[in-house]
Amino acid sequence: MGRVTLKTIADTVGVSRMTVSNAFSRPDQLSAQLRDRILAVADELGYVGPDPTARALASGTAGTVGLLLSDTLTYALTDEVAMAFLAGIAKELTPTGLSLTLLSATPQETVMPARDVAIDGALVYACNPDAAAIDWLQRRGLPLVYVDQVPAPGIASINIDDRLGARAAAQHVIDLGHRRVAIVTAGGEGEFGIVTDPQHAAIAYPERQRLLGWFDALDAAGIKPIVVRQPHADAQEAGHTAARTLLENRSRPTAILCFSDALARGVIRAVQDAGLDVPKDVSVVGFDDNPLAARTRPALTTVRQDADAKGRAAAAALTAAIERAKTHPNGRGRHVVLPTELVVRDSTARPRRP
Amino acid sequence: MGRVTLKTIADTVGVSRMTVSNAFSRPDQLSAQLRDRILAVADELGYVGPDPTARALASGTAGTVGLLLSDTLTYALTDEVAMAFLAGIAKELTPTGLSLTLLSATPQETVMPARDVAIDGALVYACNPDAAAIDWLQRRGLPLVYVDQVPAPGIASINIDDRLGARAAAQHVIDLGHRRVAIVTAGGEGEFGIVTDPQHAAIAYPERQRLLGWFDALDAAGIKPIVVRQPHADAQEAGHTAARTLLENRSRPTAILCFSDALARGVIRAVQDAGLDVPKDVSVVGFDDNPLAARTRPALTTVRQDADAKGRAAAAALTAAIERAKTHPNGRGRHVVLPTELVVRDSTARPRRP
DNA sequence: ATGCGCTACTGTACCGATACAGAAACCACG
DNA sequence: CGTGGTTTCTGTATCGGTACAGTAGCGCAT
Repeated sequence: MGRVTLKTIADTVGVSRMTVSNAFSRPDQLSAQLRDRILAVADELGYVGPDPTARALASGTAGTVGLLLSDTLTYALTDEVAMAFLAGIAKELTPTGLSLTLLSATPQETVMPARDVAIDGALVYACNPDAAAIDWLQRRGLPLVYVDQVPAPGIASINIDDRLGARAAAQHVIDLGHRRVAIVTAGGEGEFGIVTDPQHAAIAYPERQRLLGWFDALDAAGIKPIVVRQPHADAQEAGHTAARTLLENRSRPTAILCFSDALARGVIRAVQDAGLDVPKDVSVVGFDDNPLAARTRPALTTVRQDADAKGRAAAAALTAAIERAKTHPNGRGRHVVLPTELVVRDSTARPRRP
Repeated sequence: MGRVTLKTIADTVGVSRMTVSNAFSRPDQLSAQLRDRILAVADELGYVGPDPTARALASGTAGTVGLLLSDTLTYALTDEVAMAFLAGIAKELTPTGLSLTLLSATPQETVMPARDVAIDGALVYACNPDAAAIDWLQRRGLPLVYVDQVPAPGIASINIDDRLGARAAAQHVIDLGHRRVAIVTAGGEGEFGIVTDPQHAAIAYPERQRLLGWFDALDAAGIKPIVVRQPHADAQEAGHTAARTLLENRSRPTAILCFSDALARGVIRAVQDAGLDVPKDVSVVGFDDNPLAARTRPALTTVRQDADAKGRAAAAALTAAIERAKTHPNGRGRHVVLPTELVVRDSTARPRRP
């Protein structure tokens, strides 16, 4: 005997297939008592409910949205800020009943999730803008929201004010009197080690923006920072390595601006390991306001972003885009920029000799 | 003009629809030159590839597997150990081309992801075993793998040796000479505060197993611990609160065994805030070997589990189960228990007065 | 008796693919 | 030239639902 479908139930109860479908999906279309009878029979026959796949095909909605993640998902999933972002998405999505499907941007031999998985729309998060996966999503005509990504005309985007935040961080150390300033950043591509033209590489949008912000303030103060870039495998290790490079430099910086709090923690450890004090000898500023930042000793001065809010905003924008796509084919997405805020804690101070 | 489908292309090229389908999905079924011609036309017409939904219906595979998470996804996503687990899954899944769909176990008004989302199989992770969502997954006849969940006959499961690990942790403090021992645990349900019958509540499997392990050793040594349970919203806060309760107790414990490293960190802070020293006045043991454990000051003695390996094992078991389901309808899953290992660091020492 | 508006249910036509059996063409070989 | 084996392509029957228009029956005002 084959599988139980709407038809099996319809035949058993003696009604049309359509009526059974309605019993499950549109209860208002039939009398309560018939519905109960149908549901009872369905239960008895071991029917689980309309097959999601078939329903998706017929109704044109998959009930899930994609989250396109850089490279292997692996990196994104080890970062606490990304986690808060994910949690924000989940929070916003749950009441809508949509699920979240993680899509890897790296192509496999035969399958390419961005092309081959059924979704109603997608979030593109911190991906290489050239990724083929983004192309596929666009060609499929799916509602999209870019997050931490170069805003593209017509496509909704959520960003944080990386540039202003970075600017504030740099201005803060300048105001404290620092003149020898270094920047420690991390990225997937570009040169590593001490880099001379940091803006040159094909770097991700947030990194580019933060660099712009730091330089906004430093340039204005006539300060030329040393920039060290590391691949961001293990951020703390990366920070540690970068800081060692800087401390060996003949003109040791008195302030170090970091791309992330995780990096900053590594930097602080390296400074301490070198027998120096944070903030007395070296001031360190992070970015993100990772939950750890407040607990680190010394508590980390950093630029706060609300990753949870970013996730919620992204999910909200996506559900809106999906909704809009149903009625109004070529709606254009709005660009949202969430604020950042400098949080001064204990890892920054006036330099010993200004 | 409607949407571009296989038929559109077939008509344009002048071949059958089936041939176009083969051009995309089974290249070996037609000559290379015809295939190229079809692909060229498809591209020209803006065809993106076979519709995933339709393909799923016709072929019977969705290309994605579910991960059923407790309650709101939110909790699971804020925990670092869970993140390592997720990363492990992602790592193992990526080469198979399967995507991962996050399924919330909490029912919405109309939608119930476990019932309504198209998936080829699912992982059930640290869920309340009574959750209706698990029922739905089973009734759908999907290949399942339970992770950190009571093993059920016939269903593949991945667990870690919680009990042995906890036992080793307790034995360690006993061997150091501690007699006044407390346990700080966290759970979704059950009584909170100082609990008299910790095994009584409807608690999750890992918590139950760890309690059993701690008591294995403590009972044998004739030690009766104080047990404090907290809801696990913010683990560090929970640990802090729990520890304060314990420190106020007239017979202050000299060793505290914790359900997780996050909890342990909160406990350590509370002990330090009370002007006491870890480990001189109070020894603290965690669980998980969270990446933070080694970096905490003092470095945390804990029980290591390899969450990444757990994720990989779970994903491997699931893909195996899916594969098996195709050929061998009622295969039974194997139960796997991964090892745990006590890692002694600096947060434990002999008590001041044994 | 007629017409109108409801509610409750039915029938048909897709949704966009894949599976599988089979036909046509081609090739080699005795 | 017949035979068997490939390769290449086609036709039809699903996969399991939903949309939408339509019909029957019924109460009620006219």
